[in-house]
Amino acid sequence: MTTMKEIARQTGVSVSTVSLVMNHRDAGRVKPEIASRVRETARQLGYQINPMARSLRTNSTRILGFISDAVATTPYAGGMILGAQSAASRLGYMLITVSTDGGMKEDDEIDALKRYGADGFLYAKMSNRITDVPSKLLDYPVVLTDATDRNGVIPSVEPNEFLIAYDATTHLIKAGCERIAYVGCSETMIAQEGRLAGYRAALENAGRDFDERVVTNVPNNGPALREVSTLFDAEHPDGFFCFNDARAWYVYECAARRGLTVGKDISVVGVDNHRVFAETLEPQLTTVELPHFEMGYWAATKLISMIENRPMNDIEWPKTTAPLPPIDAPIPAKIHCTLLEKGSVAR
Amino acid sequence: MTTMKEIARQTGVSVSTVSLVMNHRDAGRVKPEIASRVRETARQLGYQINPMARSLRTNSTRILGFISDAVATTPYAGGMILGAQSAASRLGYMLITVSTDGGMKEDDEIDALKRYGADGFLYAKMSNRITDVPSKLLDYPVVLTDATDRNGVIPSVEPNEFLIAYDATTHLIKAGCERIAYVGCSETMIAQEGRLAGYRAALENAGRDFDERVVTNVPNNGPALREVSTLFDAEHPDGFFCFNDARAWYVYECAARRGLTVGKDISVVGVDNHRVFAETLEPQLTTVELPHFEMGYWAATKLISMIENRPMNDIEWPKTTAPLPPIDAPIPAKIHCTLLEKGSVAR
DNA sequence: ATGAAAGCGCTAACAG
DNA sequence: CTGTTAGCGCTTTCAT
Repeated sequence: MTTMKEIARQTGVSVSTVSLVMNHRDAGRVKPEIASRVRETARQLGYQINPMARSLRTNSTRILGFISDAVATTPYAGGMILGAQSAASRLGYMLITVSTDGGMKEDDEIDALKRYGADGFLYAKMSNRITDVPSKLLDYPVVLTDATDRNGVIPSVEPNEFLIAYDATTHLIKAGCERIAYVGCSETMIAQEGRLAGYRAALENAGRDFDERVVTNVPNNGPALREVSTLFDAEHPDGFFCFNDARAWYVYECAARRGLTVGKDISVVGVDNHRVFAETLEPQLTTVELPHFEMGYWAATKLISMIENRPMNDIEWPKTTAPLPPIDAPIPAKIHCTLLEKGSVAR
Repeated sequence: MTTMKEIARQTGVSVSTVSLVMNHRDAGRVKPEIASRVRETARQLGYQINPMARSLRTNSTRILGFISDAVATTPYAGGMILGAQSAASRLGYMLITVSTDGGMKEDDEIDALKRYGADGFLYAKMSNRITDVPSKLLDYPVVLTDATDRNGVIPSVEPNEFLIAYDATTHLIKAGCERIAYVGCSETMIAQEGRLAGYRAALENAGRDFDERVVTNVPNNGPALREVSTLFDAEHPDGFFCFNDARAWYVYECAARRGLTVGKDISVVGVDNHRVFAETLEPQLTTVELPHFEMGYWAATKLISMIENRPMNDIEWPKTTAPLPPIDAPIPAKIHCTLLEKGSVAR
């Protein structure tokens, strides 16, 4: 492993000069010619900065802690992690992920992350809920992902449920459906509210009436199938907007039992939480994916902007890597998530 | 953040003594009475070792790199990560996870991990395949997870497909099924071979004949439904062992169209890859879960044993935390995965 | 049995 | 503009 000392020796300058150059702090402080000689030897030697040594000095590790409650039991987490990792990676940060399912004590995991010097934390829930942020986190920069702070002080990135439902419903309208049902969720979730509103807005915007008879809120298991069944026989919808793919499955089963084929006799749009339908049922089912990647991406970006204490749109993007969502504040409208700046945010 | 210096000051000893004690290297070198005074102040001050500073000296970070190819697109990864995290955490290690889907360049991620000082790597694929280990990894300790090294030199932890299929089929036999079909996978995967053998062995062990007519290997999409349909009408099986839940879904759809109810008229056991069925269809469907958690757990354990250069069964387990798979070599038989020691392993 | 001192690779004052 | 110096928190000889 090449060190600055080595570069200094080979270039015939001091380590401090090398340090300055390697950290792009050489403008007006190091003669350009020397600077470029330093860069050249660094390149030749394949120099990689030693983040450990640096953090020991600076008390900043460029490590982000990602705390999730359910990496093992849902596929959602993966997308978020990936989004966060992408943003982090582009800005020179690293992500350490811990999960608190599987019997891991949350506080212990937070301690471990702190020991390893995390500069800030992403606190992720796997579906938008009012959330208490662990007090251990409050002395660090934190951004919530797919969750809402109970006290309204921590910034969060959440799905735009209204837009998701609006677009899905509009899709069914354009596909020619006459009677569009909403198979919702009976648990009180933040998502449900926005979805219903979006569904309603899309209908009314198309000059249709909102009809309570085709709206059903089913719980997550067994008896749900009966409710969907009733809906089928009583209302004969030809389009279904489903809260998630478990509900989409009820629709499939009911259709099959009635000799109806999805994609021909009826249309279904489901919000895709698991990937099984996406893999199996295309092109019968249109799935809407929750913007997990984007949420992770923007949350990490926001977190870094807090850590480095500069505004979102001031963040300098390395030009080196592949195309990804551009970084301009605010989050582009067509991406279905929103950044909620909260009271605690300096600017 | 309390430092050793502070503890030394308050206890009236030197830092070296504190270091000795905090690293449990004090046996016979520090007077027991002093040692316990040191431990006491450390406890009072809530001392936590600074891993950065330590690694700067020792060139060992107790960081494990977990490289996955698909955290975002499958839910498998989560379980593995969690298992690896559990084992790591119990042995005082930390896991840094990177994924190479989502356009991340694998080599770049490996470089980043190396910069952060990873002591070794877990290289995970999301279904058992013959795999080339990136050459960048070969100068570090590596364990493959759910993958098999093409050159047969890297140790790996893989699912025991035979056992999985054997148990699933036996389950159907005990449930009273007379004619048990195997809905397999037509892609050449390592899993398929073991599953078919396990299915066959279970049948023969129960004194039944293996009957090719109820064995079907369907590809992953569309036309598959027709093959299952044919199987239904031509052979009338009353039990189905499905390669995964996409295939289980075909069986469900066919059953529904024939007015048959799963859990009453026919029985289905599917290997659960996604969670949707587990969440939705209980108790109609019996799912067998792949031992993702266990694979991650054992792989991390093995990796640490390699890093610290001691045998698996020599690993000291902290007694502090919740019950988890016990650590004795070999891996207990009822856990459906196997550790393959390979040529490169010292012992 | 304990402490003093050097040094891991880097950054940041401060001199020059 | 560039180099010298000190020190981040820890481990590790080497004296005592």
